[in-house]
Amino acid sequence: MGERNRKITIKDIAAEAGVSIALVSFVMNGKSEGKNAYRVNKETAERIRSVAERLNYQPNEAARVLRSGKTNAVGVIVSDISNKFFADIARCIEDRAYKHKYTVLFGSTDENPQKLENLIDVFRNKGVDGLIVVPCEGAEQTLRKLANENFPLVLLDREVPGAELSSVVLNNRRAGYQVAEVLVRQGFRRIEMVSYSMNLSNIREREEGYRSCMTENGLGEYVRIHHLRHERLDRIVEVLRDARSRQVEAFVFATNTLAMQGVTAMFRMGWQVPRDCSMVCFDTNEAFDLYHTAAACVSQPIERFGAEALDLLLKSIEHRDQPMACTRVVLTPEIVEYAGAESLPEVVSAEV
Amino acid sequence: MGERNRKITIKDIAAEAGVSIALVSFVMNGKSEGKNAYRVNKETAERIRSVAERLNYQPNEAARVLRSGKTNAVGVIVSDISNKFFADIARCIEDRAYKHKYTVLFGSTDENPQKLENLIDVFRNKGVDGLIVVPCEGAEQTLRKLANENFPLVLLDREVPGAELSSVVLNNRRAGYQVAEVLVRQGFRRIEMVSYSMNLSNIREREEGYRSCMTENGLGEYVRIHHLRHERLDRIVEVLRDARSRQVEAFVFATNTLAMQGVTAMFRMGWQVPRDCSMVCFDTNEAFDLYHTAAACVSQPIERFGAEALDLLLKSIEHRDQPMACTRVVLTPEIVEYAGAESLPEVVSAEV
DNA sequence: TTTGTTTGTTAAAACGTTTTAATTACCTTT
DNA sequence: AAAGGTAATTAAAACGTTTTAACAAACAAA
Repeated sequence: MGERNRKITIKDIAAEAGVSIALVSFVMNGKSEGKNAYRVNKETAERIRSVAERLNYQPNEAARVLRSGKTNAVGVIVSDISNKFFADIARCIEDRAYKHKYTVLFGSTDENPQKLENLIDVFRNKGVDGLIVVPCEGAEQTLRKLANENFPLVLLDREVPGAELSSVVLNNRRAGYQVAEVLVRQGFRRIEMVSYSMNLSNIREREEGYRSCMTENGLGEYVRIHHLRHERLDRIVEVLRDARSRQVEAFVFATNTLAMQGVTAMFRMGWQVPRDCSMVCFDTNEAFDLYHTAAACVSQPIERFGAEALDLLLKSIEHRDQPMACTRVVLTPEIVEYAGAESLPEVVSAEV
Repeated sequence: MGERNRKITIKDIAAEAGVSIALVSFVMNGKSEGKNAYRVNKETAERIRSVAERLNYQPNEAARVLRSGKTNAVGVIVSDISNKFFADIARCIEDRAYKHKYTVLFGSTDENPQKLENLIDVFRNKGVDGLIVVPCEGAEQTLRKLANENFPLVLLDREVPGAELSSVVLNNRRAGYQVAEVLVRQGFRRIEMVSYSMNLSNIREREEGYRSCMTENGLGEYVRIHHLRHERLDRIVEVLRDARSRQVEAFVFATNTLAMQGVTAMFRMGWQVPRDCSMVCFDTNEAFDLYHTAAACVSQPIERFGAEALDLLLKSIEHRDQPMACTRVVLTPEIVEYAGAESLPEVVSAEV
């Protein structure tokens, strides 16, 4: 009572148990058991443990980090943590990290390479043991440098071409192909794609997928990809208007944001989807799902994104000394196909 | 080159600049200027600064924390970080914290008080300077204890009744009243509410709002609140069926999750919203917005939630010594009213 | 000259761990 | 009884800061 409620340290425990602080440390870290152990008397160990328990000892992280150089924290840097796709992944990473006694720091770049660099600096100062990063355009240099320093790093969602970096990505080519194929199978021919002008690996591959689906189905002449700058999404209205003037029948949207913007624009202009114009998109979405707005969408295996990325990172942290192996994990997309809006299930409630 | 790329410390700078480490510390912390300064020679200070710059000195956080006891990190614990409402708030907090040179740790409780307690322990061990918490049912004890220790704490979204804790919440009563009022004004009479059985302040107040709106409009006889357990949301189907059998015309959903589940269920049963049944809900939502599913919704001032909570917390951290003032910030909801679905703007694209 | 004041600088302690190397105590062997 | 081995324990250094108290030098006032 008199002492103010000062934090309990290893020293207090040592005093209370009548041993040295070294012994306490050994016991608390389980160094008293196992292969290359420190030989601590069974009873002493038990005594120490019980004192620690009784005083509710909580080791001081800062001291531990200072001494050992390990923080048991990792950083996760995405484009925008409030974007559902990334928020979901973040949640998975958080849960999984927690099980491994790791904590996670989150940051958003807004696709700005300068912000990315800042965040990396801040996180490294905080001493994170490793980073999971969604690279943005213009960040290649920064990331390569990081990897050269042998700093544990895993890329997520997108890759950096020409760099030997570990990554977890979707098979975007295949996803693009298959989702476009749904439209083709439904008989559409004039199918165009709405995409970003940013040079990101995932986007580019989605475009490739669409393109090869079209050519392989003899629709090469209709291939057309519209590139929007992400800070000028309002331009989408012009793109759509122009497309309609060319009797375009369906669109492939390269991301969920683009799809939502696109459909919103169409509604504003009075088009109904899919009545007037069909579409497919990447990522699922309550709105499109509920109202069968999309003919199909690419469902990404969120949990696996998180799990694989974290596992890869932890492995990479564990082997920091080794010359850094580079692993690529490519996940398989699932295509969710919706029945047309006209065939919405009309299951009227049975009884009453 | 020979030295391996060891991290630059304050010692290296001192050596390089030919001064003591104390002086370097003074300069790096700006203690050389201002009111109660440490009087460092202008030129010396400049020299130190330039050396630090040249060697790209990055202070070691762990050491700083160990010595000063301040981490410049705060924890944010919500129900589910992948929920759009919380993800948006998290993003605001993150941005704002960053400007104040703070980093943020996130955690999700899944409405489980045990998880909350664990997270609090973990975050405190990590040494966070303070916490922003969305309290869940059953966490009252834990939170009160925390506050008793004079630990900086701000509640978000919900309050803990009977405890003197700082908080940032919506005027949920008013929101409930006003959003229900929209339905009343549209001529509906049999209006029921779908809510959670959890005992949370925000939920209870929303119910109060609905209730008083109804009674004040002479509809007291129709008041009916359905309480669902959040792990048994599938029960919503029965609730809706039952309601339909009583000719209920419209629903007030207490949260976005409930609304989404509810509408999905209605669609499954073949009802169209709002053709067969009208509804209002809390929080905006792309789906309901796009298709005018909701007659109205409560729009919460996300950015203010984040900003007020963080500001309050930082203030509380700054004055840790004082006996802890308790501030309540009550934010005003905005009601967004949609025109009926039948009057969707049919502005066909002008030219072409 | 002495005394006091201001300015600039530094030595050293402290924060709470982890880990190495040394030490003690107690058995076995000879 | 001496030597060697093993089991258990500990003293002390190190990690990189911040901050206090002391010190030296220069100058001003007596």
